[in-house]
Amino acid sequence: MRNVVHREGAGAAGVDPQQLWLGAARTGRGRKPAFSREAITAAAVALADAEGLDAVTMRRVAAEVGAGVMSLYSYAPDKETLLELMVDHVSGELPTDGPLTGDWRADLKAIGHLQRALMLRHPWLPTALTARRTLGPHALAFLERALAALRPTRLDGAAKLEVFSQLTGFVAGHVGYEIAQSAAAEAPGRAAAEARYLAAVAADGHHPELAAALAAPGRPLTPEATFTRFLDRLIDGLDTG
Amino acid sequence: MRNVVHREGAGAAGVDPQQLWLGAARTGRGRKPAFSREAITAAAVALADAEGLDAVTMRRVAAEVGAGVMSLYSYAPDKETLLELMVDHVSGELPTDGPLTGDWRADLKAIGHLQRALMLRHPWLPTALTARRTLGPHALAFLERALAALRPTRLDGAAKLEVFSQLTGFVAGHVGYEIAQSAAAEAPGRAAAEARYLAAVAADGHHPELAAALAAPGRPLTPEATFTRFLDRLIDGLDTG
DNA sequence: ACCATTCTCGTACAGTGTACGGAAATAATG
DNA sequence: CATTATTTCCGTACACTGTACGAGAATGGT
Repeated sequence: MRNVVHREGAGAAGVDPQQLWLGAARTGRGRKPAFSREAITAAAVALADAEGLDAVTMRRVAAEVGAGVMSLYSYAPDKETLLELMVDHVSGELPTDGPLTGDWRADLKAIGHLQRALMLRHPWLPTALTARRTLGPHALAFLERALAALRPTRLDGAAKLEVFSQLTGFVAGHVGYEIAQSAAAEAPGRAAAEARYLAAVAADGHHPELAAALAAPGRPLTPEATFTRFLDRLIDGLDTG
Repeated sequence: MRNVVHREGAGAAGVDPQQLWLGAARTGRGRKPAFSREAITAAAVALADAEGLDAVTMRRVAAEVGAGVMSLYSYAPDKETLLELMVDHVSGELPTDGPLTGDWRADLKAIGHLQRALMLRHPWLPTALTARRTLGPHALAFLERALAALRPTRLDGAAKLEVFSQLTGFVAGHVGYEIAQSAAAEAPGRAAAEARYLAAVAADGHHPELAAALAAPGRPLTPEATFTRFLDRLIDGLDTG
């Protein structure tokens, strides 16, 4: 047999998470691995941090690690799985052991800010999270912490899990938007073109509200402040069940 | 010159939205187009609806409309642009002319539900929206309506635009999650494997909160109800400035 | 010494987006 | 009407992707 880690299931897409995360340890038999899942994942993360998710190709990662391309497949059954490994790898940067205040709303907000900071450090993360995702050990440790923060509420289990999932989704969405905005700001020609386009549309007479909105700009808000405001709204609005 | 619609700007990625959406009309000169942007876009949308976004390749779309592959490039400068055309195409399904109640929160909630319904009808939409996006005419018409709904508030222009953007992002995030959930439910082996994995993790003693959450399931909530709850929280929490 | 096992990786293949450039069609111009 | 400019059509080709296959190398158990 060719790859202990991932004999596939009954035709379904994706990899059995149990095999992936709790896979059997080496038997000792056979050739020794020349690389490690850790090292490969770290290289892929470094690549994504430096050049974006599109730069993460099997060939690039292999070159970075000094392996042959196909050797990667001994450590991850396919590229999608490698992405999941990357996600869990950076999830390890999230602190899971500080004290909780006991004010679950405050704790949850802190958790949201931690997630945002992580995503800003790894801008490819919101995109990678969109894909199918099984929780790896680091993500599970962080989930454990979020559940602990939610302990004071009387939400049932399913509701707690859902709150965490929604929170993560919200943060990913917001940060993804933030990143797109700042990327646009760094390409001045592009941003100017977009502004010109909107101005042209507003001037056509069929979009009075847009024209009014563009005419009354207001002071520019920092993304941080906007994030905090929306996060607070979301969490303050949660029912305690 | 080869393609009037999209002479590119100063090296920046993407296409000038003004050229794309307000491009000059035909001069009359030259060979007559055998297809249309509409038809091509509609074919791409049908393909995505039926077989998912991955099925939308230039070759497949071309075959579907009966064109040669490279002919598509006379109607859209690249594939990313075709995706934007698709997004705006389905955005045309959003109603923009019903009466507003005057209760801006209610109106905004209705807008959110419309967006959700659209995304459920075109499950690839949340994914496609994640990418860079310039507002096409249909999206602009809908934005116009959202701004009208926000008229009773005293938010400044930038804040209104931001609320719309955040609302769209939130809905996309939620529906994307909804779709992933239901897709997992339809692959029973996969879902069972995931449940087994979580159970195994909960049983390891290091995740007491997770174990507790899984033990106290609560009745399953419909996605619709969950969406409504989160949407209400978000909108009820908005400051009127 | 043999063998089962495990890992390494060169080669190959199907599939992708799209650059290039010739052929065909059309309208304006002489 | 002939010419020419313009626009569209599309076959071919290329670089690049993920990954299936399978031969060879390394290891530990017997």
